[in-house]
Amino acid sequence: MTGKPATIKEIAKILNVSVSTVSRALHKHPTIGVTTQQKVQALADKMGYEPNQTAISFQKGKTYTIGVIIPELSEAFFSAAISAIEDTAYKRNYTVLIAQSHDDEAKEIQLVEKMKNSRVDGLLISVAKTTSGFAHFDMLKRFNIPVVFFDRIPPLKNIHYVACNMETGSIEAVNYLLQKGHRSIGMINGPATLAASGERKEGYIKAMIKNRLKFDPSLIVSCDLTDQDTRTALDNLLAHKRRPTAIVTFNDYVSLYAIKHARSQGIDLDKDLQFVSYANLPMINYMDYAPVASVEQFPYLQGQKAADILLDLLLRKVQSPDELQAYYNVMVESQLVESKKK
Amino acid sequence: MTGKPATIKEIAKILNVSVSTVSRALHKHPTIGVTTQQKVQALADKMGYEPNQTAISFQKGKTYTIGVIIPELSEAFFSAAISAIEDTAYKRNYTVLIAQSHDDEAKEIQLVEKMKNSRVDGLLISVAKTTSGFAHFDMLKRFNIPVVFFDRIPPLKNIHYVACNMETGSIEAVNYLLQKGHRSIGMINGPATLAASGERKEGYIKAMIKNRLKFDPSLIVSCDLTDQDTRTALDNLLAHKRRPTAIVTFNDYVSLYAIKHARSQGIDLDKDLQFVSYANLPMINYMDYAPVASVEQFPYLQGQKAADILLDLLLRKVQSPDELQAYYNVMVESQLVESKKK
DNA sequence: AAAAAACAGGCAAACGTTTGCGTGAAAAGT
DNA sequence: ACTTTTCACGCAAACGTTTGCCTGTTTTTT
Repeated sequence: MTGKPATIKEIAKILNVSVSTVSRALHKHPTIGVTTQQKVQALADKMGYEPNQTAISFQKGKTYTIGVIIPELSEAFFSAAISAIEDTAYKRNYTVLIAQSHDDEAKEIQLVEKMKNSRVDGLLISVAKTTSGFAHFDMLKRFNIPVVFFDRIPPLKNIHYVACNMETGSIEAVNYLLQKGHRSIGMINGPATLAASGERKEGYIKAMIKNRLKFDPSLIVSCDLTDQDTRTALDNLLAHKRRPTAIVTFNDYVSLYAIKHARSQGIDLDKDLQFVSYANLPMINYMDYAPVASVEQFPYLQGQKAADILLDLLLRKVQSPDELQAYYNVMVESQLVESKKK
Repeated sequence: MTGKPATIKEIAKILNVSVSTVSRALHKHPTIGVTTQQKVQALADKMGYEPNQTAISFQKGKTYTIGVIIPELSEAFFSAAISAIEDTAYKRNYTVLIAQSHDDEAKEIQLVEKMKNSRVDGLLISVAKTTSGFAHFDMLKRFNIPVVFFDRIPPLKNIHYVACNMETGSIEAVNYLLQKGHRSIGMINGPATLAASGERKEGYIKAMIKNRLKFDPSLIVSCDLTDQDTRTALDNLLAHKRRPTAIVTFNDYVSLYAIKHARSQGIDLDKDLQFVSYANLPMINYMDYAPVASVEQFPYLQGQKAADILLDLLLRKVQSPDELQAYYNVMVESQLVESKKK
């Protein structure tokens, strides 16, 4: 009952049967007689036998584990995604190995390598901001380890991914503001190096065109997402000849910085200037001066879908080691969510 | 270069040496001649050999993996802790297996069992709210799997843990308010069933006594942490004969609910009523009406210490399978943090 | 009643690596 | 020149489980 865990061998010896019989009995293999099956089961229970997962993993070449590599565990978006991943993996009897890249490409590469060596059955990755090479992903493909990318997708062909379609949300955001009567709408976007910036911009432009409004590029300014730079960006917009009465910002934090700055200039946030942003952090519902709406990206859903896809892939692989399979490309639609009235 | 990973065997065959030689060569074992060592290393590099972790784990009975079981991954506190755990594990070349109990005892028990079977070297646990039995932890002890509890500690003797001392923070909180001139200080505490509630209350009382003020039990009210119940609690305090001018609340959310309610009653949050709470969520720094200070519990630090202790334990075990060891009981001091000026 | 089929279980290899022990050959000691 | 030591490496077991194939016994078939 104590010390070392019971093994199939010990059970076999005590019962005077072979290990294979015990193994089969515990798996309810049909070729084992019902009486021996029961004897084995009884003794196994009594001895508190539990299969040694490492031995099984080794034997089968499968670990029933999926690896997850993300930039930063403590970010709300990712922790929600991981939570979903763990939940869905658990339901299908998989376990989850995590690691964070801290947005460092070198570390990401190391982690991929480590995950491969620890023989995870598949990998879920949200790539680091700095990642510019993709050889480590090719390597996974060579070793037949399925990968599903989520949220931050590398620019590669023939990959599985789930991402969030920013466009719908962006269009909704602009429509929302137009509908509220705003005619000059500014945008404080993120750095051009981020793909997300491009998408937001696209949405903005599309919405304008769709509504037959002229699109003024000078109403879009970029910032590096810092407090300082946000102020500058806002100042630029406020000095614009067609001073905007509403602004779409890259994310909630940028909105908050901008709002703080605007207020310090005596701008009336209820009347003169409204903000809409991305992320939909729970906290904006608690605030007095916050974006009036924010584009939700559904991290939980994204994590869930990504995990589902990966697990499907793992099942498929057992049945058919096909190479010419289709690729999952799932887009979850972002959605504008109005802040709760305070 | 493709398909199946290279193995030590293949290297051995190609080089016409034994597997043991290859193994030893790659480990730079001194009994291997320098020339063969180099030959082996060279071929291994060329073939892209990487040791099969599952085989090693199986062979050595060690996985170099630590398991982490927490109630909820998406909670800020826990995600910060996990982030720290992963960081420190990574530094020492361990990987991290996670699972969330969702505060469900039955699931927690299952998870512990699963972790044991997958042969994690050690376990880090923050126990579920509902957990009332502790047999699953005893089991780990029997199988010699070290466990370090953190944040939520079970009432057991002879365990390793790191927790946060709420008392210091509580005392600081009250002192802070007293120093600001408040003489009637209320408290909206959590449900009595939570150990944390008791600690907060203790701190409150101690601070009052230390300052030679009389302690009025009717100034402490409980709530179940919901918005609704918080309102009731606040109403009770406001109707008190010695109406408090400051209130300590169980956590930031309770403060925010209370503040919202107070404002709807026309109470001046700058003059008439001040709040201090626990948790120190980043968001309070962005808010206009927020607790003036909050007690920080350093989740990152807690996670880090817990992981450090566990890893130390794992190292020790290799050297000395001593039984009569000491138990790590680390308390990180909570600390009152003033909100940033807005 | 003999042949075929079904049943119940055993044997042994295999997964990749580590490691205690053994063994020739070369180097050192006398 | 002969024994002893050192060196460099090979042999084989072991870790726990799964699984293809074989074998002996019972049951069924005709």
